[in-house]
Amino acid sequence: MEPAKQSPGRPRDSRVDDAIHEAVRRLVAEAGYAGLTMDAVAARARVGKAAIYRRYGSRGELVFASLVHGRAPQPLPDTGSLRGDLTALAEVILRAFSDPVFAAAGPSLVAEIRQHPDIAARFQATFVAGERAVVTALLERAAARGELPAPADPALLHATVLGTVFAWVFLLDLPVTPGLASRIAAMSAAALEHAEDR
Amino acid sequence: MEPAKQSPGRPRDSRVDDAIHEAVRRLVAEAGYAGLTMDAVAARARVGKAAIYRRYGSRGELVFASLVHGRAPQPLPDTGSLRGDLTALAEVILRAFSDPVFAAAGPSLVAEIRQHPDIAARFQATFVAGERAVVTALLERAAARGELPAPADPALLHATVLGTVFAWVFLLDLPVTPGLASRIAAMSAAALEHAEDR
Amino acid sequence: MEPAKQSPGRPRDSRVDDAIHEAVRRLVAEAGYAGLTMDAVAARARVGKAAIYRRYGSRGELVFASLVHGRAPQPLPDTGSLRGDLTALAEVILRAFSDPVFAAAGPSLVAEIRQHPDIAARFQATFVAGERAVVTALLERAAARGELPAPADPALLHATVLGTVFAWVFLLDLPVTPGLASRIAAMSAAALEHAEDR
Amino acid sequence: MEPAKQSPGRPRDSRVDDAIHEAVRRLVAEAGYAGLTMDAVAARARVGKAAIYRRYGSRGELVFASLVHGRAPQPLPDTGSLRGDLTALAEVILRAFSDPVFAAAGPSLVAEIRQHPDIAARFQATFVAGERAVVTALLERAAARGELPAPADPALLHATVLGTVFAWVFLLDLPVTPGLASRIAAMSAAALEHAEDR
DNA sequence: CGGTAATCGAGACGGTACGTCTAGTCTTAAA
DNA sequence: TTTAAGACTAGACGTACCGTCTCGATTACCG
Repeated sequence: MEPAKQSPGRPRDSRVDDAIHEAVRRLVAEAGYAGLTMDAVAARARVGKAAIYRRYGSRGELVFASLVHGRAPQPLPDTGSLRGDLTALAEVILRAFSDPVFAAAGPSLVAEIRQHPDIAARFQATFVAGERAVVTALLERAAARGELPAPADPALLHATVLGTVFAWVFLLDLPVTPGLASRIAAMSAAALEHAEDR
Repeated sequence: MEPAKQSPGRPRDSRVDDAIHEAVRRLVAEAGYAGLTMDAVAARARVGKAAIYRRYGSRGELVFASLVHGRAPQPLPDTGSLRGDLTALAEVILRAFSDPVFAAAGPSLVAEIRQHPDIAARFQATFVAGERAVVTALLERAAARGELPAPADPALLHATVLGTVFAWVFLLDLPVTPGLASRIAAMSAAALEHAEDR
Repeated sequence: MEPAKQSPGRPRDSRVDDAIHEAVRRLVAEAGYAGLTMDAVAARARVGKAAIYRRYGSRGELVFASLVHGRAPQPLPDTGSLRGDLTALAEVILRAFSDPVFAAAGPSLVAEIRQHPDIAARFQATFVAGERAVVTALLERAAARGELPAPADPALLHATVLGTVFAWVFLLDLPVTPGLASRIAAMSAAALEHAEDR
Repeated sequence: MEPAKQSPGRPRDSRVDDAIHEAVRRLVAEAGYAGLTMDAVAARARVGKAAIYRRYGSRGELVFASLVHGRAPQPLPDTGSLRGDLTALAEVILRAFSDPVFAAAGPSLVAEIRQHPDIAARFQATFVAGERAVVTALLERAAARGELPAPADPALLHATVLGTVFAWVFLLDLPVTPGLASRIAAMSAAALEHAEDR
């Protein structure tokens, strides 16, 4: 069994990757998404533009890789109750949206992803699928606890929690208060716990 | 007291306004938001670029005016029940997001609005405020009917319905089925109807 | 009979043409042909690159237009003798090659012209044809004076005078002395005056 | 005294040299001087770029070495007459300029040489000096034969023959006919044979 | 025979110019 | 003052090239 065979030629320099990602984050923070030009990234990272395009085929891929990738959602801890689990979920999403870099780039990032089908596919395959798995696990734990009177659709719950936070922050531009996550969680929990009445 | 004094010189041609809006919609439908360049709009509308900039100060204003403005949400009919009113609300939002033009431009439009504070302010003042008034009226009717065990936050309900639809369509890229609006409404209704348990 | 009908839209700004030509000449003088980048021309002329490309399809066309065009050779004065006319011709060519700007760009300009067939055609049609006409007129005057024992090929004479100067300056890199033109003229004159011996 | 001491390490592979020169010639013939990029040469020669830069410090040096070097002009045979010797000289130059590779690269090569003073110096020291020696020898034979009524300047003769051919081929773009060399030679010979009249 | 040192192909690196495209402004003649 | 047309500046885009550097692998000589 051979070790991962190295392709010939000079290998990619990982310091370049780091410099690029760092430059993207700094530029978004300083100048917003509009200031995130490829030239600016190259200049800030002290890197040739070719080094960027060798890695990412477009600005969208670069931003996606720098701001989304690697953020694969990790499994949430079992807090012992549906409501607790939902609060934890809402808090994770809220915290991600509150990252100043992501807050500045968020909607533009979504727009960029939507424009490029291949990036959209990767977004679905990594981030969305990962988060859906978290939601599914959360619902399974609740079912095991007997908290669910009826089976619930993980997709709808996912859309509810993620979308409510997105709308609150990016569409309605409302202030993020400490109790917000638990209020959103309470809403979802109540709906799930009384899903039998139609 | 005189009637609205007519300014000197040639008056604006209202057919130009229509041609511009029509061109914007057609271009978004055909070429996506990326194809919506000012030159393309001018060429398609057979209008000079100056005629566009005389009306809208920037691309953002044009897009906002063409795709959002005039869509001031009209009051929902009283269906007689909270659940019915919520379904109607979800359906209105869902229908707006299903307009092919808006579906193609949606996230880019949100991004564009977010980049320009003055447009964002107008967006809040017209569209968001109007929709919030609709949600508030809906909740007041429900309270009058005695369907609400506790006072509800219109902002949170607004974020829930609007955000869930947004996430379903634009973030999770899930298919829009006929029963979707009522499922979302059921979720919200259950939460509102059992808001007393915490 | 109508006056030259003006095309619609804003007309080209002749100050832009001047600024571009001036920038080309200054840049060649300061930084040589290698420093003559399109960006540098645009920056120096305080002109957008589009304004340059609107006028000239390539760097070659720009340089050709700035350094060659308009230099259509004017008819030489009749000095009264073949040898005098040839000296005047050689002096004109020598003076053109001694222009510091042209001296710096000369061979590169020839190379550029040769790479683009359409520019080469224009070069032939304007500059070469004009100079050939001058040579032909010179020979006709000499024939009328009875200085030519046999008809001479204007093309060969043209190649001899032009080529000798070119080689002296650009290939052999020899110093340009005051008597050079008359030495070259004497060479050509002797050949023409004794063309009968084969 | 030892034979050329071999430096330590792996010796240069002479097949690499050949492959590089061959690639240069083929590329110029196929794609013109513009297609002669270092990457293309390396790819065509199936050689690393470092192998090229180890031998030649720049593109200019490579081109100079591939297209000019080694063409050191060899002494012309004594044809027995000034006119014959001049015809032979013109024919050699004409043949060199008719080599398809050189014909495609000629003016660009001259331009490249002119841009780099060190290469220009080598060009003067090898090619120009060699050819001037040939011209000088030619004139000395003519003087010994008594064909020259007055001493002639080798530089001027050199410029005349070389320049006339250059202008004919590269500036005036005239067709190369079989009799061209002898016509150019006749012109120079007549001038030299009647140099006494001023 | 094992070590040293320069070579080899391959290809990533920083930097820079290219020619195109876009946003937003300005300038013309005509209405 | 409006209109259509289109030129204007400024600057980002993605590609291509140059000359350098960095890999692992190879190939000679030297000890």
